Amino acid sequence: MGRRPTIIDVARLAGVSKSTAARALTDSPDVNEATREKVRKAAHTAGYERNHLAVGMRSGRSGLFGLVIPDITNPFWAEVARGAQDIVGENGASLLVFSSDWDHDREAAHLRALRQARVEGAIINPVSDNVDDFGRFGVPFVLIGSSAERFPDTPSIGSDIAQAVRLGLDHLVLLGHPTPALILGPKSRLARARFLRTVHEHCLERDVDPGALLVEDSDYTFEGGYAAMQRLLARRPIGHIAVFCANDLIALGAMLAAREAGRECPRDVSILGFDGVPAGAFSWPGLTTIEKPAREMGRRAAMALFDEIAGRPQDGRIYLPCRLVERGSLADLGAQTPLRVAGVGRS
Amino acid sequence: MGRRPTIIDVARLAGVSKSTAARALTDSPDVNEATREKVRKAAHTAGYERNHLAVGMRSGRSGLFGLVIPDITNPFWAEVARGAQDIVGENGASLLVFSSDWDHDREAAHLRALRQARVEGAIINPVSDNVDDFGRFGVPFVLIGSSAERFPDTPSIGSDIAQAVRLGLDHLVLLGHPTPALILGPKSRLARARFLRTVHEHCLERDVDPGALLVEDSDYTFEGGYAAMQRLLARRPIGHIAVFCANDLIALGAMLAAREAGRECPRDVSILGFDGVPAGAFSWPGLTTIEKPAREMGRRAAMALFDEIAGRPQDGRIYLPCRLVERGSLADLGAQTPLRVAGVGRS
DNA sequence: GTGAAAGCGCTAACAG
DNA sequence: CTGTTAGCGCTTTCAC
Repeated sequence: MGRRPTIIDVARLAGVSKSTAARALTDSPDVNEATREKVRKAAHTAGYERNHLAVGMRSGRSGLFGLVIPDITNPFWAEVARGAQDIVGENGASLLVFSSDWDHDREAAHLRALRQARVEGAIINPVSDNVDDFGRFGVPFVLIGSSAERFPDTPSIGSDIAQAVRLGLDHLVLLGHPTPALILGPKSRLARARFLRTVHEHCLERDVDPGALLVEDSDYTFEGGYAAMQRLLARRPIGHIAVFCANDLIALGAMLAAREAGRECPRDVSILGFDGVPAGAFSWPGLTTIEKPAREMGRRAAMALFDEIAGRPQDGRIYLPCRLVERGSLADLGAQTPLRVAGVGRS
Repeated sequence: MGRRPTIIDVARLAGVSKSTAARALTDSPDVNEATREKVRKAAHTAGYERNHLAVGMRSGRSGLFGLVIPDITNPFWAEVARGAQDIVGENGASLLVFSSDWDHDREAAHLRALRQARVEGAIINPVSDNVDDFGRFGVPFVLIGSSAERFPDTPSIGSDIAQAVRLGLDHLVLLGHPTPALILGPKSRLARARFLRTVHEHCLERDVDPGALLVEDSDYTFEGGYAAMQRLLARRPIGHIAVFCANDLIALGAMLAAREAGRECPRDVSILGFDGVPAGAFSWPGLTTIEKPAREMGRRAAMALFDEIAGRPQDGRIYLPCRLVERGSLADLGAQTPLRVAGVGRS
């Protein structure tokens, strides 16, 4: 259980100098194949493992990357983390993961920890302007998520909200819901404006008056969606009503509100979500939603980082397309056939 | 964007030697308060940040800890990760997170990465006997999760399945379900045996014949629970049936199967889950379940690690108690039938 | 193709 | 209280 073996131990065991041992172990071409094999064997029998701290110190490459997200417990961010983890791992490096809880101070502390760990690069969902500072330290980083749009000069990865909204709207129109109600996030959010603008454009293109749409505000929570749906149902007490929700939690809350009001989904109410959270697959009916490519976002963010480090310059923001996941929460008003209510069907 | 400032830059700027600068910055008591302030100021204006690689190299303390779990995308493990992250962060260190996907080779690779990063300690959900090797490298580690029970000689953290099963059974009995059916995991799993044994004990204590219980096997998935429940309903086509499921996914699948069979939950069917996954809160009805203390497990695992490093020896396995979360999936039969009719099974 | 030596940034003796 | 010195383990010139 004593001292871990160093390259000097290996060198001694192989009867070579430590520089030769190092060369052999780093697959340097300037070393005799027989010597290399000898060193390899010695390293193996000594149980040698390269000390990345020393390597990082000498070479400036720590083999460490950082990820700062709001909360690893949030399924969306967990997927992002997984994607980043996979790419970082494929490149022989390791990932430091931090949760900021949308807190400026925590974020600042985590960014400092990343710098002190001498990470080679970082993926950050920015909650404040801390990242401006971060850029000054010369650590390559890419931003991720919608909050990254506030930093147009920094390479970033996001989902294509405009494309997603159009996808949802097209699908709703197809099923006979040309003027869906909207339950949106708080007015303060950038994403809300983008969502609404795209809806307006889509309406205009179809010659429908955007002003005719029912809109409710919410706060991206289950409870918020529940309350907003109650208001919506009060405003439109009869007839089928279709609702396009700004996220899945809102949609799930809306679904419960409808049920408790005796309006059955999808018979009396159609609900379309946005996110692709796992819980949507287990609700009743299953939640039809637009899935953000969370894992792919994490992967692409990590790839962008490696590209940047390798000197391949990154262009600004990359928008990844979203995908429609059909489950059972939308009625097909155009069809004469009885409604299909699927509960199973996970992505 | 040039070279990051080192402690030598700080020392020069403050007009002291680098060791004095180091002492001042490490809050060593052996330094004049005025000097310390001077150095602090210099460090600040230089934009100095300690290089943890160098610190780790010199002191042997890398400030890095490792976590190897099956999948960060699994909500249970994400909670564990969060708990560990929080404690590690509170101690000024950072956490390297890896997902093994229950794969031996990936696990081995991750453990090697941890060793090479010279982590000060690791938390591992073991999938294979790789951890036996790991122990030999002198890196402190604690195991976590039910698979850790295979290594009784290593400190580990788990949830108290026996206590959880008793909690569930007590609650079911209280609500008038003295002989619930069981949907369990695969026969190969250790957890299954423990679950079943506890149920038997509980039955015996209440003078009910364990053999009278309906049992179905499943595989811990939604689809598996769905199929198992179909078989259960076929075996017991009439009357209220209560089911204690080995995990929440099974329970959610069972709920769907019941609904599709026209047996409404909780009117005709009572379903009790086990895990505490988020999706259970959004199902209809909400899933009553026994929640494993996932985050607390992560916290305690990290704490145990710090204890061990600090020389406070760890005792074997710690079992953390689970908690009943009441939502809407259990019927209270006590309303019409006398409660606590021990020994009276239905047949 | 191999060895000797320097040094990455820091902390921990050891002197003063 | 503060400065000097010696490495931690590794890679990388620079010689040979």
